[in-house]
Amino acid sequence: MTAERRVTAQGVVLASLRTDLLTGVLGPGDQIVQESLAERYGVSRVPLREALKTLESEGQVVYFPHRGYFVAELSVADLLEVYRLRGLLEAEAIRHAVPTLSDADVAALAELAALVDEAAADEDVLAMTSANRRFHFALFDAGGLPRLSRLLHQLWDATDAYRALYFQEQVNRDRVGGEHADMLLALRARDAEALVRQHDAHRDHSVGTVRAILERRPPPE
Amino acid sequence: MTAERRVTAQGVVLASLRTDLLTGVLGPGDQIVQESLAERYGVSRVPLREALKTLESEGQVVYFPHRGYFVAELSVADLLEVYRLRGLLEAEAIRHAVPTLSDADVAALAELAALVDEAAADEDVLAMTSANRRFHFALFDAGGLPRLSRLLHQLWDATDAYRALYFQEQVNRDRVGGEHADMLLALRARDAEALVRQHDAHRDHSVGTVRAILERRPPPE
DNA sequence: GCACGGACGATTGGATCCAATCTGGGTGGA
DNA sequence: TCCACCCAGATTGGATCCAATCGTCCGTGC
Repeated sequence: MTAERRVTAQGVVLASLRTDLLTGVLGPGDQIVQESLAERYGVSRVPLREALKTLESEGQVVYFPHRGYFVAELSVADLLEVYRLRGLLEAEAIRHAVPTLSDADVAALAELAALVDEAAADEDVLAMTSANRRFHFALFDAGGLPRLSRLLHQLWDATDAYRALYFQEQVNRDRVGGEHADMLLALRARDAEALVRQHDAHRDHSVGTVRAILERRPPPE
Repeated sequence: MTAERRVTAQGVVLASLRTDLLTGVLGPGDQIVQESLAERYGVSRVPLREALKTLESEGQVVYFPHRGYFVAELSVADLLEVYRLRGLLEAEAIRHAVPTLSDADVAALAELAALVDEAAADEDVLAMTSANRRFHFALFDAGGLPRLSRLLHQLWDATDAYRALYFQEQVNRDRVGGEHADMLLALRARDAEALVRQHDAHRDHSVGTVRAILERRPPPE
């Protein structure tokens, strides 16, 4: 997105916040106490607050004036809405991407899928989450629709905290590899519609599991 | 979205920035000098920067570390992408909304459409932009899909600066009233598909004009 | 005449400090 | 016992100050 090579504290803090959200160090519903977090990251509250503003407009945290920031909690309705919107937008991205893919692009995608499998074999949930995301977005980005990619990033971010839980179960990790292999077959055949269907199925499995996780853990208070 | 009744400087500044972007006080490509803007709004740079962060993640301004914020410029490709995404998402919103509309809801929508006509008669471009937005979002919000509404807000925001130009032409102001009337007919008949078609046509007129405006004014440098 | 380099002013990034507000607990009264 | 109120600690919101970086302009050397 904003291609930045220079590092700033807010950028570093934003990255730290994202991994903390992803790994559950900051769990849904938690209040974010600026003072202690800033100290943890070794910066003052100013860059932290700017990073939080970014996360707020992505819906990752919610903000109440004079009360502070809290890690967003997803309701089941939210979850279903996010996945429905992803269905719409990802189909669009795929239909744009497939006709443009060179053989080299497909090979690169296969490579990324292999990285997901590796991480799965190592049972490294964090690496798997990251590799999985790179695989899918390599496909989405290929369509050359940057706004669409941006919206998809937001939607993926919104469920990151829960996706990590999803990959913690062996059965889910195993299934993903096979589904990615199917998608690669459709990719090599340049069959966009088949790919959309497989992608839908892939996503449906995911939403089902995440929903179960969500319903198993009712709101903390 | 974030329902806040308490006022904070950042909130006020954010609203001011939005109207300045809408009215062209801040035009596409302009650098945003924090010191002078903060002085204009009567606050320090801190709340201004937080407001800018919000606008950045909405794509209204772009940020380069150590260089600052600039008002985003829309390329024609951007514009077409935004409108294509709007097409997808607004159709979804309408299909969700129509079955839920009570007669009172439809009456309220008619009332909002009348406000647009009033503003058009007064040739008050700002009021018309605002009323037009309220009319459309009353419809989108009725579907009860808050994430979807949120995404649509972002997409509308992205072209706000140009929409103001659109309403400055008499012929466009005149056409909008008739199109809204058509939409109300479809609404009263609870015909979602007809409404989607009319909405598409409505949007296509808009994109055509805005595109012409955009191509008439090439990038400033 | 032109390319390169350094220094200065302008601007942003971040830290610290103080004011405003919220939350929770305690106290007094009905 | 319960409720209303108030106070104190904790936390956020914002202003000011200083450091880091960028862009420009001028001078120097080739």
